[in-house]
This record gives sequence, C-alpha cells and structure tokens, in this order.
Amino acid sequence: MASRASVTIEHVAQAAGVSRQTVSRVINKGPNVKPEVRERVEAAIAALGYVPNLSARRMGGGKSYLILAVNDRQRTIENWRAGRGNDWVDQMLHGGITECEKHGYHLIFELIDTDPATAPRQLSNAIAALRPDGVILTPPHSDNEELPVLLAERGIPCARIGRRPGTQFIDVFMDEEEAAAEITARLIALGHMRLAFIAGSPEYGNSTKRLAGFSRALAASGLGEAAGCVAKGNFRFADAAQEIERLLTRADPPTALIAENDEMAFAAMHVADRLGLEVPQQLSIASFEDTPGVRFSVPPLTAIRQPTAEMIAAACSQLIAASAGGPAHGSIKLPYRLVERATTGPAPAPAKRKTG
Amino acid sequence: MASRASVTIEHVAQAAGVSRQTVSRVINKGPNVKPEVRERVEAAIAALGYVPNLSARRMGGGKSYLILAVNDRQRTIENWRAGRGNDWVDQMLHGGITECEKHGYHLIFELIDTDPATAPRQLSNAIAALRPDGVILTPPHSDNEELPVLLAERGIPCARIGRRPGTQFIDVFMDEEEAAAEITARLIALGHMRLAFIAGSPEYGNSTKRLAGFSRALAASGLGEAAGCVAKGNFRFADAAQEIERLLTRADPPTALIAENDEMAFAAMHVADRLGLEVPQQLSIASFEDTPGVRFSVPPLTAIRQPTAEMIAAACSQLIAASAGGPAHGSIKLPYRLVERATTGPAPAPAKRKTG
DNA sequence: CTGAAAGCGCTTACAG
DNA sequence: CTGAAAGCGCTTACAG
Repeated sequence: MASRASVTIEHVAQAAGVSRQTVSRVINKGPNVKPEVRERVEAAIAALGYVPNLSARRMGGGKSYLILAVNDRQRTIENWRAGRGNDWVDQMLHGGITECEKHGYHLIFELIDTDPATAPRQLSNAIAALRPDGVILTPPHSDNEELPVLLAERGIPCARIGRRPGTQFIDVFMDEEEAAAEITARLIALGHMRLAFIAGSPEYGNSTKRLAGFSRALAASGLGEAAGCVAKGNFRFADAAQEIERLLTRADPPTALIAENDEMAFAAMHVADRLGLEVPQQLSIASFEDTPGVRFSVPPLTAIRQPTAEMIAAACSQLIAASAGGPAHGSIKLPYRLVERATTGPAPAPAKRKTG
Repeated sequence: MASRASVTIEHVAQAAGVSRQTVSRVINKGPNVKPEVRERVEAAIAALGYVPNLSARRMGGGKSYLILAVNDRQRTIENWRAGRGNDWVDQMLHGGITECEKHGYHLIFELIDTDPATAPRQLSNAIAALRPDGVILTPPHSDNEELPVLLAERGIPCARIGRRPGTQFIDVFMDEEEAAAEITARLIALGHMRLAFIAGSPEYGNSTKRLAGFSRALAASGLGEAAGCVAKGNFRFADAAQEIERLLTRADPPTALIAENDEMAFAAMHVADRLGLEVPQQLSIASFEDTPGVRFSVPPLTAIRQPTAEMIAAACSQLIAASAGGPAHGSIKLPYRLVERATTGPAPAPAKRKTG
C-alpha cells in the first residue's frame, strides 16, 4: 500500500528493522545478507510498494539506470516534418525499451546534430545532464571518431550501431556488404545482366559497404563491373525518381534496380509505371530497409530486412552488462534477412542474345 | 574547455568568485542577481562548459526536467512484433522531443499495460523511479480514470491525449466526432448513399466518438441512419478484410468505406481488387490515421490526418508550464486535416434511380 | 553478516 | 542583492 508521500529506503529499513545499508544491499542484490533478513526486507519493500529513486541512486554514486540512444538530428527531423516517418526510430524503441525494461533500465532517445563540429559538444551536454550508464550511437554518429573517445574519457561505455568492429568499443552490426552481394547475386541468378544500384548518402558509411558488395557480386558472377551502374540518390523520392528515369530511358537500361531505402524503391516503381514498365516482368526492384509500408505496396517490395530492433537490444544488453562490470568492448554481428516479395523476378527475355 | 572530471556548480562558483547559490540563481533564471554578477557567472559557465546534473537538481528539491510519455503496451508491442511499425510512436517523439528540447527537458517514453488493474501500479513504479515533472497519457490510458488521480495525489501534472476536456487535468485532443462527420458528409456530397464504417476497437474511446460523427452526418444529410452500416474490425488487416468482403458481397453493398485506421483501409483496397472493384470509380475508401505509407499506396489514400505530434508537443509545453507554477489543467483542441487523395470520388451511377 | 558516517551536486528556505 | 546551512535519498568505503 503506497502512501501518499513517497516511500524511501529509510521507511523500508524501519519497517524491516534493519539499517538503510542492508536495504541497499538487498535491492542491489549484493552479498552478505542473511537469507532471513533478505526476506524480511523484501517483504517490507513489497508491503510499502517501495521503488528506489533513480536520482538518489545516481547521486549516491550508483548507476543511473539510464541508457541514452542518440540519433541523427537532421535526417530524423526532416523525415518527421515531411510526414515520412522514421521506422528506424520506432524499431530502435522496440529493441531498446524492451531490453531496458528487462533490467530495470530506462531508455532516453535524443537527437544530436550530424555536423561533426557540433556533435561532440551536444553529446557532452546530454551526458553531463543525464549521466547515463551507456550511450548508443547510430549512423552516421557511429562513424564519428571523436564521440566514443569523449565518452571513454568520462568512463561511459558506448555501443556503435552499423559499424565494422573495432577493438575498443561495443560494435553491433549486420554485414551490409554481404547483404548487398547476396541481393545482387540473387538478381544475377534470375538472369539479370544489367543492374543498377541507387545509392543513398555517402555520409552514411553503409553506402560504401553496400556498394562494395554490389561490385563484388558483379565481379564474382563473371558479368564484371561494367554490368552494374550506380545512381546517386539521397534517400529522397523526388531526386531518386529523376535519377532512375534517366537510367531507365537510356540506350541500354538496367533490368534490375537495388535501392538503398524503400522510398527510393517506391520512386522506382512510380517511374516504372510512368514508363509503362511492368514490375517485375520488365523491371525488378529491391530495397534495403523494409519499412512497414512495403508489404502493402503493389506489388509488395522485395527487401533486405535489417535487424534494427535486435541491434539496439543487443547494444543495450552489452551496455548494461558493461556498467555492471562487464567488458566495455566487443563486437556482435546480427543476421539480416532477404525477404523476397513480388517486385523481383526473372530478367525479361533479351531482344537478342549472343550466347546460347 | 570541459575538463575530464565533471564540472560542478562549485567549480563555476569558484571561477566566478561567488557562492553556489548565486550560480544556482543564474542557471534557474532567478531574480536578485546584479547584472554584472550574472554576466560573470554566465561567462564562467560557458568557459567551463558547465551543465547541471539533473539527478542533483532533482535531489536538491528542484525539477527533474523529465516528461514521461506513456503508451499502451499491448498494442505497441504487437505492432512492433508484427513488423507493422508504430507511426503513432514516431509522431509522439517528433512532437515530444522537439518541444522538450526547447525548454531543456528530456522525454522518456514508456509502455504501460492496458489492463486497468495493473496500469496504476506500473505507472506508480515508473514515477517513483523517474520522478518526472509531468506525465502524458495516450489512449487508451487517457480514458483510465484512476491514473490521473494517482498522479494528482503525488503532485505530478498530467496531460491526456485524445480525451474530451475535463476540468481537472490538461486535456489535448482533436474533434474526432467532427472529423468523422466531415468525411462522411463529404462522401455523401459525392453522391454516396450507402456508406460503411469499419470500426477499430471499442477499447479506444475514439471509436465511439467517430461512430457518433458518422451517425450524425448520416442523419443530417437526410439519408438517415439506415444508409450507414458498421463493421467491427479490430485495426487488423486480416480480420478487417473478412468483414469488408462480407459487406461488399452482400445484396446492397456500400459504395463508400470509412476505416478507423490505414491498415484496415488497405485491407479494403485489397478486397476491392480481389472483387474486381475499381477504387475510387466503384468504391471510395477513406481512413483515419494517415501513416507515411498511404502516400505511396496505389492509389494514394484519402485520410484524416491527426495532429499527433502537435498534441504531444502541446501536452509537453503545458506540462512544463505547469511544473513552473502554471495551471495544471486546461483543454486544448487541435485541428485535424482531411487529406483528399485518390481513393475517394463520386459515387458510381446507380443501377436505377428513383429521384430525379 | 551488519551498521554508523560521509558525501554525491544540487535547491530551498533562512539570514543578512 | 548575496551567502551559510541543511537536506534531498541514495551508495560507497570503512568499521565492527
């Protein structure tokens, strides 16, 4: 029965007939408490509905029970403003909140400027105010070399998402290059001989990795790099549409497109429609992202599903372990999934083929 | 130049040659500080890169600079698990984080069980741990009568989203009934004489209000309530599809459908496609929700756009004002927007019409 | 295995 | 207009 005024550790101590420190040991699962005393304390906690005040715990020198997850401000806000949504953010919360809850932790999601010149100060301010037990850096912040150092100096463990493993921090990632190579190889296996990669922003390190996978698969197939071309999108519908239209209307157009995000893949579908190209009969389209809407598109989009929630969950659990004395470095590779829906299929029969 | 070890109010006080309390007055924008002293302190703060520790502020008896936003656990997690996403959550963050940032606040998003029996205890635990300066309750928690009382007992201001204004708390809402009436009237104006409302869950108070608007518009048009029918969906694609198919295959099928969320509207589009009904030529479809994907559907969906981000932003700003001594009650009505895209149009010509 | 003491970094009354 | 004191609710060494 929680009383009106908040119940403190002192109330529990009195109710259980022990000192504050003993109660503290019990709630922190410390050693050196006689089982019967522990039970008495736990009974008092339950009876009083006691929940420790996190601010006080922090002030006393303990943990803050807070994980700070940091996202890129510009892109996030731009997506919000445009009504485009941020499924990535939703997925982060999914993994982060679910995992944090399990350990009695709370997730705080914040936005930090992309600009490498202002990011350190902003992060610095956030951790000074919040004193989180760990920080999660997502792209492109995970590619900023200064941020993890700043965190390390202050003794705050840090996890980077979508970053190739280093040795000093906790790196959680999926194999972007392999994913790009797999979808490329799959399209080649379907008979496509001219493929295009619609790139997002080079600011995101993933672009580089995916592009490498695209090239690798092309080379490995024997088709050679000449079979592939790269269009520079910027993750946005309109600009991508323009680039794609240029690609599809040229002399020897690609028969398969790989877009770095769903929005650009949708742009491809609209352009295809305008040009009278049937998907997937005349043009195959695949994406990296797999936001909720893709299942409802007509036809439903083939896409690489990134394990976003799983990566954030893994980051949280590592960070929590680190702040409990575990290692503050390591690397975790999580599997992606290639979800083949209806926008990819066999290449159209060539007008004229030389080889038998 | 922030030093390695964290800089405290004491460091600032020494650097400025004043006492801690004076620094405290400056950072809290308190009165009674000579302009020149204030400037000196501000200079020291800037020079040292001082940012107050929120835990300490809270412990000292000040504000926590935390707003807790609470969402329904079951539905949120179900959406996450199913890969459906939660645009609502993303929108909340949009409004909440942007507004909180402006005031030096931080938003914490948490999940609380829908079950009215366990919700109070869970909320109670969260506020005992976090001690937020304000709490935002979203549907269906905003319809729980116990929660705001519990909060009030602990002196925490509370904002309810999507709730008809009471007089005791901060209620932020849009006129759901009016929105339903407007879209209904619009469809009637387009010549539709048989309309159906695909309802979500009655657990969400909005359903009731929207249904009332639907009925009201029907009555006001002279068509009468007999012209409208209600199908019970549960916000889910599959179940809605079944209900909708039943509706559309009966003797005198509706020519216009209003779904309570986008997913059910998409279900309607799929059923229409299967039944060979052209949208909007033979069937008009409208939705309440307007998630990002609807602009990319084929054809793009007509929908009521809820001011979710704006409601959460308004809630935050009211809550922050309340915790600074402002009123902890009031009501804010925010405008919705009917976005007519391509799924609604004139009613199909009737097989036989009696009136001229 | 348990408790008395000190202190974390602030803020709120309370003096002057 | 400014400062000395007390205290918020915990935890960490440190004794016993």
